[in-house]
Amino acid sequence: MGEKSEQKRQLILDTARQIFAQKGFAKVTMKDIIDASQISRGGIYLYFDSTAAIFEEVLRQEDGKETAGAEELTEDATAVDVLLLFLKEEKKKLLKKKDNLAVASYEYHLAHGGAATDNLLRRRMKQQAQNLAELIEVGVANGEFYCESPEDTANQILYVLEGLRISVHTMGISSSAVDRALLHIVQSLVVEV
Amino acid sequence: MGEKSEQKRQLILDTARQIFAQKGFAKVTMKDIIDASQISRGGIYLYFDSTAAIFEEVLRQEDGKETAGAEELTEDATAVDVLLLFLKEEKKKLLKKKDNLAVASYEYHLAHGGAATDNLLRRRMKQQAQNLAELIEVGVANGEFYCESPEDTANQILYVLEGLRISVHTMGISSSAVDRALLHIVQSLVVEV
Amino acid sequence: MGEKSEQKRQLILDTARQIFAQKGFAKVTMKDIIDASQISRGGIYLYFDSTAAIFEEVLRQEDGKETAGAEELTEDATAVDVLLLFLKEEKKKLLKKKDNLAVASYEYHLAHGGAATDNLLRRRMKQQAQNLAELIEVGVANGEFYCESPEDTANQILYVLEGLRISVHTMGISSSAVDRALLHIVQSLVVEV
Amino acid sequence: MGEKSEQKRQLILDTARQIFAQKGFAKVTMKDIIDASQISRGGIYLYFDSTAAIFEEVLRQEDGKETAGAEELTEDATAVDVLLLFLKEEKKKLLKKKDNLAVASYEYHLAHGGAATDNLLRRRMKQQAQNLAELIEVGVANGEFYCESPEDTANQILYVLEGLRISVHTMGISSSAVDRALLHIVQSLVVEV
DNA sequence: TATGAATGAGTCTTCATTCAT
DNA sequence: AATGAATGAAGACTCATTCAT
Repeated sequence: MGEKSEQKRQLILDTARQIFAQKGFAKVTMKDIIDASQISRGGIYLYFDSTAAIFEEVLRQEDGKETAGAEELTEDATAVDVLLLFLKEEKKKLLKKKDNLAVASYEYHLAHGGAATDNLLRRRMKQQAQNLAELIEVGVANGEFYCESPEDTANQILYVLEGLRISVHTMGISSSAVDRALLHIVQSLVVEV
Repeated sequence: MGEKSEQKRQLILDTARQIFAQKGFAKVTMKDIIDASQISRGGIYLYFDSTAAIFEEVLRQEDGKETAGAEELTEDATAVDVLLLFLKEEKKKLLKKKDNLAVASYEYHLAHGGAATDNLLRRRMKQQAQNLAELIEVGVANGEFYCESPEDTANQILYVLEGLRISVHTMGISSSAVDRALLHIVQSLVVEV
Repeated sequence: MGEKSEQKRQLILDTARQIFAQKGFAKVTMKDIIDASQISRGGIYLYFDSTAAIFEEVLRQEDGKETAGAEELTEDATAVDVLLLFLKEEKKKLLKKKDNLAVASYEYHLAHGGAATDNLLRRRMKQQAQNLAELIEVGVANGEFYCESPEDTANQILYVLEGLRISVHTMGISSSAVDRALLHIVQSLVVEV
Repeated sequence: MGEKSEQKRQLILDTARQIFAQKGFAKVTMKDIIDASQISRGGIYLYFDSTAAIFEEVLRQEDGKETAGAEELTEDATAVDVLLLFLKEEKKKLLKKKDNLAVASYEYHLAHGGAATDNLLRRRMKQQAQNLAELIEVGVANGEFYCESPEDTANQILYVLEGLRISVHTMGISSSAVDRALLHIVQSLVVEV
């Protein structure tokens, strides 16, 4: 019982995820999700109260997925290696057209006020900043990086990434522009040989 | 007549501007603008076809205003002075709550696809990047700044600003976080004395 | 403009009145009124926000009508004549099946809390009590009636009428039962010859 | 099983009774009763077809309770004593806010047409009228009351009570207004000393 | 008997847009 | 050029009722 129910709930979420990736958040209606899921008009309200509630759950699951992954490096990877991998991954996420919730996420958070206490975006950014700062510290200790304030630098990198992401979707900046920006990040950090 | 007509058009734009600044773009309806302007339900269509058309014009006028201003420095201002003033201004724009079209602009551009050829946002960013790059070159020549690639650095600064702007509205980052980020920009650029 | 608009408004009210008389208040939907009036789904909201708003206006107009009328007696009518006419009129209203808003009125006032300050029902009952008390005083002065407290008696008569009215609609009491009750009122008041 | 089943049925009725007392009849949904009882969405239909069916049963049980009670007088109570007690009880029922099915009962009977053959309300009123008439006859025989037609007077008293009851809920008449009306009843009946 | 997920009809309400004046 | 009444499509949501288990 609970199991079947859970399956349906997940079906709705998966379907909705696709729709949000296609249409963003604002334009998506309950009807869109109803028509795409195999559920009735009234049935969806057994699971979710609104598109916002659905999207929040989609984001939560997304967040769970993200935290996982990223174990593609060998033990003896250098800090530079890790940084490059991180940026490569970020670039991929930045530029991918399909299956990208970025626009929906922006629309949702813009519409629902960024100051919410349970803001996943902010929590995640803090986590990333910490990880990145640690990486930079390691790199500095190794002599790979030159950096006076790892924490500030980590944040700056994340702001650049965030700036690139929103720019991709609002200004249509090109893939090569992203490349140059990411390259510049690396260059300002890595000790020239 | 043409003049009266023009006045009415401008009245609509000014009124709409306020509304967009308050409510963003997505939530604003024709009715909102009609009720606030002194125009009839049918009459507004003589001037504009949609909220999007109105907002585009608002943005266009906004762009005109921006290009002006910024002459508050004396002739003998140093590059550092100019940079600091620029960042101070940007910070002010970043954080102001009232009369801020940022959210509306994001919502509009996210909804209407960032890839439009006549994208004002992108055009303006390019212009800013050029100005900033020139400033940095001057600073480098003066020995005020240390920078290997003024162009890339200029872009990076703008991406950080863009990242900060969207973060303010989606993550509710604090004023002090903005300060730190801006300070870090200056520090990475200015030659330590 | 205002005139045509006013006509439409009145058309809605007249149509709605019929429907309320047929179906009571609770079961009537906006759709019922829309379908019966010549107005569109959205159009009705230009005039009224809800069935309650419409019904309130219907009642208000009804109240206006009631205050009028009742000039069917000659100058030299006795107090008994007036009382008998009053009771005859009330009986007619009590028992009529068509064009009777009593059920709707009960449903509305039961659902919307009887304690509203602008309660038309209460205001009207007070007015009636006053008129009736005056009539009884006249009758007493004439030697037609015997009554120690005209005011209390007037109220009692009105409560009996109210009791009869609700009983007609909730217990289906018969016309002859109403007759007996009204007759008893007269008998307890009129001095036996 | 039959017993367990009966318990569940009664549980539904008791729960529903509370809800009807709170919300009246019209606004109560099956869902309300289901949520408050410990029964499943489908399960309730094994016992009752509709809120109306439930309410009818609630009323039937209520009727049973009422018939009981009222033995609080000693053997040698006078007719006046009995009348006063009766009116006191009725007043209490009239004015109590909690646990009062009056509004629900009105809503139900108004919506379901008062003419039903099995109308409990009418049956009960007849019973009360008979009892009251007998009491008055006793009082007249005792010389306590003056009354020419005990039956009509009994009915009139009941109509006044009914008029007061509906007025409490539709006009919000005050406790003191009820007092005056009841006092007037007694005064018109009791032989002045 | 009992469950509770699922259904879909029905209602309310808003909005961009049209059109007679 | 201008008005504002009117339209009807579209979306949100609720609820009684059914049905597979």
